[in-house]
Amino acid sequence: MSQSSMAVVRPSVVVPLRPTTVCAKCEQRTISVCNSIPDEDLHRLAAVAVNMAIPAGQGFIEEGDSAGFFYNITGGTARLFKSMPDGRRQITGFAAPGTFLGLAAQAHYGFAAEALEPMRVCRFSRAGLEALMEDFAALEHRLLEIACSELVLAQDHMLLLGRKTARERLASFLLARGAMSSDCPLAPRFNQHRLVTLPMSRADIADYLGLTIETVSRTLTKLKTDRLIALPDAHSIDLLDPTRLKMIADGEF
Amino acid sequence: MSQSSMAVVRPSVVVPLRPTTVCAKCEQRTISVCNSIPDEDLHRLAAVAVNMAIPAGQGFIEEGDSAGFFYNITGGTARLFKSMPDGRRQITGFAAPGTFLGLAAQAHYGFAAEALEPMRVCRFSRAGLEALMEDFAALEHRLLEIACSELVLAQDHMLLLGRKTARERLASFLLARGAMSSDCPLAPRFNQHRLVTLPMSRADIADYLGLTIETVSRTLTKLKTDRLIALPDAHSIDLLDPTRLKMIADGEF
DNA sequence: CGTGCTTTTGAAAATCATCAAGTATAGTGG
DNA sequence: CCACTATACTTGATGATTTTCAAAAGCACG
Repeated sequence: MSQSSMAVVRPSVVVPLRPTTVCAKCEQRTISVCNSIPDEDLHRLAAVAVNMAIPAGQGFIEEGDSAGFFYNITGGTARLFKSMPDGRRQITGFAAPGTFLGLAAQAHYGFAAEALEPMRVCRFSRAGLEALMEDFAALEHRLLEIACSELVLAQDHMLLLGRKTARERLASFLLARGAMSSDCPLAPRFNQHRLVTLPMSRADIADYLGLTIETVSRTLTKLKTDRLIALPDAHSIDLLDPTRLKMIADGEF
Repeated sequence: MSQSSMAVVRPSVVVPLRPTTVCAKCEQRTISVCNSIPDEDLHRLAAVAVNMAIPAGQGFIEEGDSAGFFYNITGGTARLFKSMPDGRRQITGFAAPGTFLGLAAQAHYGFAAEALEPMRVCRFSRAGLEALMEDFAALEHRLLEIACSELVLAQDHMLLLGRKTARERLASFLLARGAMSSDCPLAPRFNQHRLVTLPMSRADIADYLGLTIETVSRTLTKLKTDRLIALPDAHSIDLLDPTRLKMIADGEF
């Protein structure tokens, strides 16, 4: 797709990782792939890794580019998407800290990734990590687990895109966001897990749910007038009735 | 979802595989997971496998059931799908001979599988195959490859479901079917790879493409009047202009 | 405190779904 | 082998959800 991936990745900070110091302390280690490598071998992981800062809005994986790297997100959120020549876009997921990126690729990436907010990522050379898999079966095992759980999410999303109404899509999305913030040990726990913050724009939500911005906005205001959610501001949503939202999301009502 | 998976699986023939004889001769071996196990160890694979015949229309994986097995298709085609309580259905894929099934599951299957035609499958106990992965890294490696390529397909399908028009969906579907029959070394090669046979009904196509039966039918007749395809009969489609179909599928024209 | 972008809201248009027949096709039994 | 029935597919008319086009309101940033 793009002639040069260098045009896309212009990290403001690139830090080659030094053995055992950085990785062992990484706060993402407990939840990421890296925990499949024992402490004493972390230097081998660090040897194929580079920690990078990515400014908000910047792309760091371009659809169609040669898939030379894997990424592990250590800070910030990314949108992952596929595009059509005329600009239509389908966001296939949002990637939070701890997410491993790059499995959905053959020789070339099948998707693009852009920073929603300022990000930090660990970038692994593909060849390097694949070599590591030969010595650490646990690493490959973990990647298979990750791929399988992404497959489950992908199928859920296909059901949403192919068969759910706009209202059901929004309900599903908000609940998934709510579950996400309550699950993540690092995220702040809000009152009753009900306040959801959305780091992405309405355009991103629309492209994720297969709708238009206007339909997303209209559907949210409808959910508000139905007293199912409250909208303190455009990027905060209070799930007033998670039970009924769940029923809507599942198409039962 | 279902109380008992036994109610679903009523194979007419169950053949416990005997060491080295069956697997080594299996015509699917060259293209399936099984080729990651060396010939001399095939008895260990056979020890956790059962070959089963499944009559047309019968389900053999039920969404929500405990994920006790993996499957490898050796004959016939299956539809894989997710359902909503009110009966809405999203087919996530069609599985041809050589396909490995069961990765998109955690403790429970996230999808269901039914035979489109009379099928033969090799059923592996999950625990058994997972134990084998510990001894044969190549097996786990192959499964990761499979999971990754399914992830790519899943993302392609999300773009289709979220952003493509009915016409674009049908064009994409027909071309994918065409590519499939020309790729598979076992499938008969038709003139110029242009004649596609569809083992599934219009309802299945509709549920795969996120449309209704009527829209599928109407869109196909429109493609026919546009001289892009011919319809010798309802389940055979001749791709008269693959180039233009490709452009339509990609949204360029 | 503008200026520009995002979000919301409104009106009109379109694609696709639903409802409803009608026509093939396939499988069954006489 | 042929009628008969059931199912699958096609076609038509209508309708609804969602999109498109358009503009106002709200926020954020300089």
